[in-house]
Amino acid sequence: MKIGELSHRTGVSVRMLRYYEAEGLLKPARRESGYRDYGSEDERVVGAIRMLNTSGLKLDFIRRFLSCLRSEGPILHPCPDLLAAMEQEMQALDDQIKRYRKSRTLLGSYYSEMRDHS
Amino acid sequence: MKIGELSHRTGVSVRMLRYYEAEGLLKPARRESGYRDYGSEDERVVGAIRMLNTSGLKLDFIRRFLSCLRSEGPILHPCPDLLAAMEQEMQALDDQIKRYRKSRTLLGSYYSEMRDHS
DNA sequence: ATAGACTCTGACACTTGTGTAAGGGTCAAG
DNA sequence: CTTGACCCTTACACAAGTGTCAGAGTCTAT
Repeated sequence: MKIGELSHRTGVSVRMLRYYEAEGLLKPARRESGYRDYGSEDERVVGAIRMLNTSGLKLDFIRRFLSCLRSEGPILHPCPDLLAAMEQEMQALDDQIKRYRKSRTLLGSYYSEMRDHS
Repeated sequence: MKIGELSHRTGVSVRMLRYYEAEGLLKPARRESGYRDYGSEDERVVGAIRMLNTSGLKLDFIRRFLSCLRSEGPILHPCPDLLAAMEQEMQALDDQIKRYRKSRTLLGSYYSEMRDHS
């Protein structure tokens, strides 16, 4: 499928789909014309990229286990470096979630306080 | 207290403390010499700012209810605009937390999968 | 009073996504 | 074959935080 369709399906802008390619996250085939030609599995991949990225993971990091995103079966080089990086990233996510929760609580209390004084 | 001490106590760089002031989040007194002179309550305020900011709230937004951060008692202009903005922000936080959780789960599953194939 | 640590302002740079515009091909339907 | 929608690349710009450097003043302990 062409880039416009993928963009439409995923809700990710054409700009960003090209950017993902530039960052090495997507490698669409090219037609004679130079048009990008995406496979249907790219839709799922883009979704996963979005989720991870909007959760604070850098594209640089996500790129490191792309094959995980892409395939159900075969696993890639499970090098210790990557495992360690992932542990660190998971810890960071846990911390971040804690922070978010605290902020949510704090904001909620401000909100109630304000509202009750209106 | 001087900026260095506040920085040391809060773990926030001197650079950022000055930045917070430029953004209207802190208003330290000044000595004759021009040195900033922070009150002890600023330590708590900076902590709250950090928490909210690292949770995705923009400084611009945080500024809007600074008096909440600062005082225990008196509430300020609870204008409807602000309440609405806060509702929206809380919703955004809830969404973000959901995303983070999903990413955490996903990352965890990649991790296990990789580790088990090592 | 002198040294070393601290502070001041201002400015420049970098990051990571993201939008947008320019100038120019491609494609499909009428 | 023409037109309108779509695609290509390149490039400029911006946001929000954050680091760092320069040049200059201040503070404190010896």
